[in-house]
Order: sequence, then C-alpha cells, then structure tokens
Amino acid sequence: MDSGRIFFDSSCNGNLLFLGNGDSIFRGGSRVMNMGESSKRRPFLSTAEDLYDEEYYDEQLPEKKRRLTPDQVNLLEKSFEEENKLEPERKTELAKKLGLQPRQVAIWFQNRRARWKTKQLERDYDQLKSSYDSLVSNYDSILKENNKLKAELISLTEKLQPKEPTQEEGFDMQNPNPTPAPCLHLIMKVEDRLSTGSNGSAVVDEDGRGQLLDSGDSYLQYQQGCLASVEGVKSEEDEGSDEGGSYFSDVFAAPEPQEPVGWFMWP
DNA sequence: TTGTGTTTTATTGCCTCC
DNA sequence: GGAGGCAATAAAACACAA
Repeated sequence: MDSGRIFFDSSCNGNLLFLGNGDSIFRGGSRVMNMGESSKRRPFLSTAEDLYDEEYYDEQLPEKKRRLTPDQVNLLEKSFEEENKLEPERKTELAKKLGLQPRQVAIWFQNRRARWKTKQLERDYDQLKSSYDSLVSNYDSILKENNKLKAELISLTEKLQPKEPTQEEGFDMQNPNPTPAPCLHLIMKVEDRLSTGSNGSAVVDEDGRGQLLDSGDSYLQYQQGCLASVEGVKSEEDEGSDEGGSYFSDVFAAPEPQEPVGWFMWP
C-alpha cells in the first residue's frame, strides 16, 4: 500500500487530504500546505454548529485527525447497541446523518468492536477470578476441617494406645511379637489416608520391611469386620450433607472379601 | 509548563468469505 | 479478486500530576 496517509477533508464534502512521504498535504492532488503550516487546530469538541460552519473550516484548513462530537458519538453508540455489525445500507445512512464519510463510520464501528472485546475480556477475567477465589476459600475450609479431624483422630488414637506389658503381666512365650490390635491398625491406615501430602496414598508396612502393601485404594480389603469400631470418623453422608463428595466414602466402601496376602494377616 | 499515560481516530497487512 | 473483518500499530488529542 501507499506509504502516504490520507485524511478526509474537514468540511466533510468528500475531498481527500493526502499526506505524502514529504509530509506535504495535498487536496485533490495539488499541494496545499506542509505539516508545519497546519498547526492551527480547532479546540477539542467544538459545537456541532462549528463543525458544519464552512467559514470555520476555511480558516482552520486542513486538519489532521479529528475527534467526533458528542452528538455524533451518541448516535454511533446507539446504533452500535442495536447491532454491532454494519451493513452497507446502514453505513451510508449513518454517514449521511452524521455528516461523515462511510469509511469513517466503518472505522468507528471497527474500533468500537475492538474496545467492546477488550472490555468483555476484562469482565470474563473478573468473573473467572472471583470463581477461582471462591474455590480457593472453599478448599481452605475443607483443609481446616481435614486438619481438625486429623487432630481428633490422633487424640482418639492416643486414648486407644495399648498399655506397655508390665513385669507382672509377664512375657508370652507363645506369642513373642504380638500384632497390634486390628482397630488400632485401621486407625493408622485411615490417618495415612487423611494425610494431605502427595505421599499419603502409598501404604508401606510400618515395621520397616519397606514392602509396598497398597497404592492407595484397596488397603481396607485386609480389614473386614472392623469398620464399625472406628469412632470419630464420619462421612458427610452420615451427617446428611449433600455438598460435595464424602471424604471417607471410599475408605468405608467395604470391598468383596479377598484372600489375605502373605504375612499381613488379621487374627 | 512539561512529561507521561490514556483514549480515540486511522492505517496497514493479513485472513476469510462469496 | 474484491469486500469486509480483525489484530497490531501509529499518531493526534486529551487528561493529569509534578
């Protein structure tokens, strides 16, 4: 395209002003004046009367870029609200009404659509952000509830801790390494389950052999018959809550009985 | 008054559709 | 291939603080 710039004649009579590479201003092909000579500017937002007063423009010729009057903008805005696309008929009609070139009307609509899009993006962003903030706050309260339950669980665990065998009770020759009480074992597992860390899902036997028992979803298969004895751990469903899923529903979903595996056997 | 940031008008180049 | 739309950009006009 041409590197020069074209401007519409201020008087809106359809003549073009052409700024060539040398910054000279041409009107209808002949040089009128250069940029230095064009420094006379009308004040911003002249009255509509001024805008269409030929004498005014005879004195003020030529203009570079000119803002539309509030009246022109109002009419354009109204038209934009009705329909943000511009059919050729409406364009020429509007241009006539406003005393502008159809091209100027088209450009105004184009820029207006761009502004609308930017605003729309901002609105969408705000909406997403508030939605995100609400999710974060929800998550925080769930986390607090989780911690509360964990603390409760720990305190109950301590209460259930088996006493150290005393001298009086003696040493059981038949069973030198007694397994922990089944329910205590379960509590330890559930506690693992409640852990918020990413490592909380893999269960390893706690006597140091490092054998992986479970990847996180099926460890209760070893503990049939003991679920009811865990106190203080309730699913939300038990409380009649219908919001979200249950924290423990998967934990308490009793699986089909399966063959116990190897050394990990309940008495 | 002047420097700086924002808004508005307009151009340019590319893309899509008919 | 021309018309029209859009994104990116330029530049004038304007607002405002220092």
